[in-house]
Amino acid sequence: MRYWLFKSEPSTWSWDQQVAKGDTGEEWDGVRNYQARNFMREMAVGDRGFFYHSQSEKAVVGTVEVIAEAHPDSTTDDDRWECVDIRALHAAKTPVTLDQIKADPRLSDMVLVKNSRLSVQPVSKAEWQIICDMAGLPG
DNA sequence: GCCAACGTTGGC
DNA sequence: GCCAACGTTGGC
Repeated sequence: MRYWLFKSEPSTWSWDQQVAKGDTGEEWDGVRNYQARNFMREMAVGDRGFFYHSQSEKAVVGTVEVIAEAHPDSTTDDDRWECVDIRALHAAKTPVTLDQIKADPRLSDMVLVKNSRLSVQPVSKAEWQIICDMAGLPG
């Protein structure tokens, strides 16, 4: 199983909206970046990811599970763009902020720190465990 | 609201 | 195929 991070502006698509979709989940659509798309193509059903709020909140707020592999993005006719489907798993007891992540030397290599603009990114297993511990999330 | 960083586009 | 211009993102 691999680990990822999905970034969204809460004003566009929030954790609460994702939770409201329940086990049906929702497309992670709207990605128009090749790197992010390529990571989605690597995803397998059952992979886990963090749900991160950018902009005002800047924090990991929960975990999600990939429930469908990459398929064409229904929000565009451009066949270059694909997306996976994800469903909410667990809400963080304590959201882990970008400040906390930056303050932890064990997390200094995270893509979130190094390339803040990438909206879909891989997370190492070690990083996953550290942030789950900080958030009060089941690993 | 600003600006730096970065990705994409299009002209050559 | 290069590179300048432009648009977008996201942290501050």
